[in-house]
Amino acid sequence: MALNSRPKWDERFLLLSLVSLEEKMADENVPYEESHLYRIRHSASHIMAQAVLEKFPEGKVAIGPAIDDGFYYDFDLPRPLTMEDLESIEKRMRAIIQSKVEFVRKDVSAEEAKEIFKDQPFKLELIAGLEEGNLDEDGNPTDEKPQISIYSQDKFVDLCRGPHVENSSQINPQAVKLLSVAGAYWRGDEKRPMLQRIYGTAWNKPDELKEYLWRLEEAKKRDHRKLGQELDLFSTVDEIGAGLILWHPKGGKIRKIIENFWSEEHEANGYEFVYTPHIGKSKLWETSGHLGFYKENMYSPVDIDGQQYFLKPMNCPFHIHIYKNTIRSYREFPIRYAEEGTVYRYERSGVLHGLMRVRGFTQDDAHHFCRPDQMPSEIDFVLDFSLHILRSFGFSDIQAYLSTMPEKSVGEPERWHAAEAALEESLKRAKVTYKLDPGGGAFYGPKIDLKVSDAIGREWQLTTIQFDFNLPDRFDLTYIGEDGQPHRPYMIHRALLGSLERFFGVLIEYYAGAFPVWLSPVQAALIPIADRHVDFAREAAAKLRQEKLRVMVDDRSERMNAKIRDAQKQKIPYMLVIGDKEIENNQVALRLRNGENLGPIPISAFIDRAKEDISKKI
RNA sequence: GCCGACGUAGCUCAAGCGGCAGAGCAACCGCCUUGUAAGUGGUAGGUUACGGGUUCGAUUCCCGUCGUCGGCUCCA
Repeated sequence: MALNSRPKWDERFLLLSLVSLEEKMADENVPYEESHLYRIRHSASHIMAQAVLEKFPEGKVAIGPAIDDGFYYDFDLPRPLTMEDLESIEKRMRAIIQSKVEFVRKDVSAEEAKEIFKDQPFKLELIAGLEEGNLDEDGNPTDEKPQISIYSQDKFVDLCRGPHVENSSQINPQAVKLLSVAGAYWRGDEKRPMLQRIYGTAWNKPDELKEYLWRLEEAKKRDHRKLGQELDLFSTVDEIGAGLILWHPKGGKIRKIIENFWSEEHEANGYEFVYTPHIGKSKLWETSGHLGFYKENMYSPVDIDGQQYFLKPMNCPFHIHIYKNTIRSYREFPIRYAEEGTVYRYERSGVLHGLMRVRGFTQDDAHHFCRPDQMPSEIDFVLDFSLHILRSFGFSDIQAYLSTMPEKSVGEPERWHAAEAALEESLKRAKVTYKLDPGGGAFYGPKIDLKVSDAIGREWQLTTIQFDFNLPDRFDLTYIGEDGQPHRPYMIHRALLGSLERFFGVLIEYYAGAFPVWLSPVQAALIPIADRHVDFAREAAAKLRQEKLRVMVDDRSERMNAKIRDAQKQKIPYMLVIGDKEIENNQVALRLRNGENLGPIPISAFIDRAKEDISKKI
């Protein structure tokens, strides 16, 4: 991008404008699945399959749906595809589109379908599922017994429910592009064959494709891994190990601010802070059930005096032992223990991802203990509190999920359903939109998850609020009730920010590194124009530091333009330019990182402005 | 873990079909003393991720390991 075409908008709004782009593209008042764009993409995937089969006649086709921003199709091919293959496939697709092929639907019987697809084992498997009436043509569970239909265009025929465009002339060949090849398991099952998936995208018009590709480029710029390097926030290093994060001073500063805010808010809301060790004996993890249910995610034990100790993958057993340390009365409830607990979990090498998915991370964990009758209000409280904290960081677009009883679970179904209802009630009361995730709960209880999206629209779970029917039993937790008898308390696990690592990653992407002032590691760069202005800049910096502002003086023997450029690249919120005029009037010339030049103002006026921005968390 | 791609200076990237490894930025030493996004000259910087193998010779070819990236599966 040319230097003087630099966008002037505040980058933090970029994400929002990108989201609205997607809405703009959608047909008015029509669900995506019924939109014209969806047909274009789905049809493009069939055309791609045709082009691939022409190139590899012995290839086997699996499924090829339209997805959010495009489409994909899975194939079993004799050799791995290269980027050159993609180019030639794309070229062939354009030719097919331009030959104006018709898409023809035909309902067929299972027998006819089996004959048509006799050389396509994946299709035969799908047909068998359709025949059984429990799976649709994408292999997803369904209630009704669907009509088997096929779509054909040119020489290609596919098992498909549709809908498609009527004719490929409705697809603009210049608005279609293949993006990447990746491995994907047949039916998403890692025990089944690995297929090759080609991802592509298609739009109504070439301009929309161009805009989408631009958007992908922009998304790359706000990738937290790239910004982590550029802004000197964190790193990982081969010598230490994969998925283990080094927080650099600037990232550490931000973490510290987050932690301080977190502590104040928790203290003000009835939480008590606890600290617990990083390892515990194998017996502890047997009692908790982790060695039974979670062993794959735990690291090998260390031997201490002939006893096995495990690194903790969770903090709960430790908090529970604090609870158990004395006899509890119903009068004490609710008890809320909070800890920034660092846990270690084995994650398979292929899933590691920057700060978002790591092997050692710090959860902002808490465990609530209460009487059964307090449960609804306790859920209300923790949900409200969570939303309050997330919104304090500027996250407005929060998606909630309610996960219910999985197949493998402990506890009576009645308790599950009561707990699920309590969670749902809280969601309704808090007026958050939520989706159901049936069967998505932990084995020990239902949960609410709160997620926010990263730069390229991937959702990341931050908050999780989980009921636990398991641990109070396993550890035999009790309290003495009004009746003088022991009772079993209810227990909630919750991680609010989730993990500090992931939260930081999401925060970086959300703001594209241009953090709100209160979070910025350096809030102001003082920029003396010439060396003779450095002393004044240092004095001004001292004043600002006394006001608890984080500032740096750029006293390099560089031109002002270079200093501004560097401060700008570091996304420092305020640049204070100091020259002869400013010194004469005891002022600083304020420039904002959005490029706005506000001119000279008294230092005291800058302090007021900065403090106001900080208190407003903008 | 699986499929594919990749690993060259602090960063971003060249080159090398097996024969002395190169640029910009950053760093360091100077000069310039600057008015809202890169002033200028010089210096230094590398066991080409690591370990083996083939070879007169490997950074290049082969094997393995580690790591990174895009997905899949799995999760904060």
